[in-house]
Amino acid sequence: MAPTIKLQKAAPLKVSCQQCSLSNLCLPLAVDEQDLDRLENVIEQGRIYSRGEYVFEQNSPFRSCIAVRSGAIKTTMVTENGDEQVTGFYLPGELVGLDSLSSSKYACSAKALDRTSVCELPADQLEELSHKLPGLQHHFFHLMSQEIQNSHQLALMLSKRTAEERIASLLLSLSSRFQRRRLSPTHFQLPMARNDIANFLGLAVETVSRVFTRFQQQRLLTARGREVELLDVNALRQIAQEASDDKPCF
Amino acid sequence: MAPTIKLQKAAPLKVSCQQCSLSNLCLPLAVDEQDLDRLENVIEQGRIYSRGEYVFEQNSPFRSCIAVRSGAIKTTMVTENGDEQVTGFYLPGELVGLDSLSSSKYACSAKALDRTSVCELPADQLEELSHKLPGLQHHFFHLMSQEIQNSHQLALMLSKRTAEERIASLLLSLSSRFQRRRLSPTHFQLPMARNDIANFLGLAVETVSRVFTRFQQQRLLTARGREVELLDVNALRQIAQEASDDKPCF
DNA sequence: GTTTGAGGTTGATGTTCATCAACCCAGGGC
DNA sequence: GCCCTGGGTTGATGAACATCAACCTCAAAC
Repeated sequence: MAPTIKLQKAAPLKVSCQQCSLSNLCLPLAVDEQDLDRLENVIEQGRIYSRGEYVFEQNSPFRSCIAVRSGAIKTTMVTENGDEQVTGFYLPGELVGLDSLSSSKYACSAKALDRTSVCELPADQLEELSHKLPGLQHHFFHLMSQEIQNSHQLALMLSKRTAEERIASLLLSLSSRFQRRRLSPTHFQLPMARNDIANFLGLAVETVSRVFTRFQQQRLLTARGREVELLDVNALRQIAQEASDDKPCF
Repeated sequence: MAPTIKLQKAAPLKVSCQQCSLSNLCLPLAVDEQDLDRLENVIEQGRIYSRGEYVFEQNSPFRSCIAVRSGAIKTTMVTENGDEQVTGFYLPGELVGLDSLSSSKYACSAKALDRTSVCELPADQLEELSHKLPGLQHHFFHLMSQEIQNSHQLALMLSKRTAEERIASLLLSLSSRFQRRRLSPTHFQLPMARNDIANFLGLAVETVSRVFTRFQQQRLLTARGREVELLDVNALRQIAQEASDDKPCF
């Protein structure tokens, strides 16, 4: 209502991928300097979403893939009989919606976990552009393949790991992803609620809560609400059963 | 040893995708008639593998994607600490190895569940060819996106479904995949052992066995070893929580 | 024929985690 | 100030499934 807010919603400024601070994480990574303008011509700056807002909803027409600029997004699938599964968390520079390329509808919903801004890559131009820019085609194959691997890793966790192992893994994954974004790997805000963690990892909220307190008693971390500080990363790695030089899986 | 066997192992005949009975399930599906020869030039007929043989092994150099011609393949991932997760079962016409496009090594192992013949699509030519044939690029995006969805569905099952629901889902998935291959949807041979089912679905072998006997007591199916006959598909659908017009998920 | 071993089934017991319930805490609206 | 609500924590109980162990079956090997 207040007219001052209008600024952001009105004509979105044209994005410059070149100047974007995420250019080394996001799509520009895969595009030659001289071709960057072709990418920019296709990318549309999306809205800003406030916490809890849907970026897109499952089964609505698939319009575009979404790159997170700031904030964070969770994706969820619902089954006919109504229960919901969180399928992923996405941080700035990461691409949401690759699982929907195979159909005309979104295969999942995407919800802003925070005040979140995004860029859009329209579906119809995605294939065309990656035809023109082989580097981009390569990158998309790479990303999708990675996404398959991540999802297999998640499946492995869900079927073989204990609650503690799952949570340790998630924390380490976030940690290293923050690090790649030049943020502290040991002291950060969880973008998601306990509920989302529980759902994602196939646990009950109560279990998540209990594991967090257990980890605190063991001095592995401190947590107040969403603020987390990892105190003993190596111990967490051991629990997560990762070799210390290992790349985290999701 | 017997010289008569040599026939198959010796010079593999050049494949003709046009004449292949799987052309409406496999890659040719996505390629225009006049371009089929370009696909055929790239496809290599692979060996024939006997039950239990590896088609490729995790962490070995990624050489090619594999299309199943006959038989069946399971894929598995192992973690450093040694436990193994079956990530998928592949029937004729299906493509194995899409999760490895993102690196130079295979992300999983592929093992023949039966006497199995395959076609190979060499990694280096995959991208080139899909650049030349936009229909193929589209198809690969489609396949990979589908694979992500499948894997998410699997994750959902592993985190939310009971043993009975999981097994019913798997049986229905196989059923409909056999049907698409013009085989009976109600009477078929399971390509995999109970062990593989258990691992794939995140259960103990004993649990799988018990569920099978329970299903038999309820007259939902009969099973003798790997031979299965589904007697009440609708009941199984209800258990699996699928709407009856629903596409199975993996 | 016998042996052997992998794959499969069945039963008894144990453990992890879900569920139910109560309670706390912080923030927003009034 | 007060209430209310959503998110989080803690404790007690129960259920689904894993685990352990024994046993069966059948086919291949000898």
